[in-house]
Amino acid sequence: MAGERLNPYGHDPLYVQLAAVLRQRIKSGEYGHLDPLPSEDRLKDEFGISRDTVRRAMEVLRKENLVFTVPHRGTFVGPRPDEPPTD
Amino acid sequence: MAGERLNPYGHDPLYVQLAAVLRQRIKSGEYGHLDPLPSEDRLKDEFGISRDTVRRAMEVLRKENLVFTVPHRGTFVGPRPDEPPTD
DNA sequence: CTGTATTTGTTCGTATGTATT
DNA sequence: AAATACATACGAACAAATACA
Repeated sequence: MAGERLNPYGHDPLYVQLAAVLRQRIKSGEYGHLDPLPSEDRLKDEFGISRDTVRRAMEVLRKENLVFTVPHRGTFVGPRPDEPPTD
Repeated sequence: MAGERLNPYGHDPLYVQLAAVLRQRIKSGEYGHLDPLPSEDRLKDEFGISRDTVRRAMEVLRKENLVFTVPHRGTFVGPRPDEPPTD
């Protein structure tokens, strides 16, 4: 399903709620390892919140090493892979 | 004329102002039916704004059916023409 | 067929201002 | 004051389709 909604009157801030939804989707396998998460714009539309709030949620997940972000590419499921040797 | 300027301190957001300028150019006939609008890059240079802002303005005009956009071709004056039959 | 240029599409990074709680 | 939230705006990078020489 894709119909979760956030509760603007809820106990937790929206970005915490969104992080929880995304965390659950990752744990459940709905978003698989190295899959890209929906873009910030898509999530903002899906949940009817601002991009700013989406970014805060992403930040939470990044700090948990559940996702990593590649600039201009997207945010992906999993810990950030090791860099290949430069040489 | 082609020298309109947007007012960064104005009451309306820049993308609303730009949409108004382009709307006027269409209504006046400066941009004729099925003419391509200047590209996003040209408009961004002409008005000294970001492409992001240009795209927001385009979105406004698209919603008004004043223009339609063909990916990788441009944005054209008028409502989107009917598709020819696929067959 | 092979590049090159043009143009829109997509995505994240960042900053500022305002309002609300 | 601090945290949360939204809107606006600019920047940067690259993808992909199209057109043309």
